[in-house]
Amino acid sequence: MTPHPSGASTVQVTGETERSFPRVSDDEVTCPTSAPPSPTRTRGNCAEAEGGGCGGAPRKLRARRAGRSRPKSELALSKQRRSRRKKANDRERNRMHNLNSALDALRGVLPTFPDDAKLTKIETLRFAHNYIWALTQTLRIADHSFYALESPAPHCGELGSPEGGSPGDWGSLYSPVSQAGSLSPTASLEERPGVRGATSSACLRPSTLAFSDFL
DNA sequence: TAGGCCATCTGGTCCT
DNA sequence: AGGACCAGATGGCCTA
Repeated sequence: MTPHPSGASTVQVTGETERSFPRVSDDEVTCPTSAPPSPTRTRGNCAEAEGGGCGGAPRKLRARRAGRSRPKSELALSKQRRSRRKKANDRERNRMHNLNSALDALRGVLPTFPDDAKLTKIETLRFAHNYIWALTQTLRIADHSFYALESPAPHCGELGSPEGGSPGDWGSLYSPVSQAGSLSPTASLEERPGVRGATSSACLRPSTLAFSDFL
């Protein structure tokens, strides 16, 4: 809609409820042409005519309605619907902006090179997932070496084992989602070889784990 | 030009 | 009734 000069890169991260985003024609929001009465809605026709009472609505029904609230003209109801839709659109827009703000905040916390292209939404989520996963690994390994100095360092192969260590940890880290392909801790890192990808087969040991591993 | 990403609109559903 | 959340549709921008 709004011809954004630079698209996503200009997403404004402003206050929670701030509403100074590029205007998108509140007037055309309700444009009747873009929102034809859905033919699939079973009650669509009636709903559309709800204000007017479905053409020849029974008198009883009309009377009941009239008794419940002041009867409104079709025009008034139409106006009300538009107003409600417009408000709902505003809320939805705000909601999405908040979501994007949160996503931007997340981007800000993730390690990236300054000249990196902005991570897309899906990339941000995947990268965050991997990042958390790797940090958790690091903590766990640190714990191991701290509390069990006498025992040899954990073998690499064990690191990813869901049954190892603290209960539940691995199960959650290896969530079904993460196992389902590109969300796997290493897989998605490899998706952007130029940006971050080095980890892949890296064996995460305290001595070797570095930021560069996931960058 | 096709495909990816994104913002927005919209109607449905659930909850308060 | 109204708000939050969600998913589908649509159209614009950008890049390979």
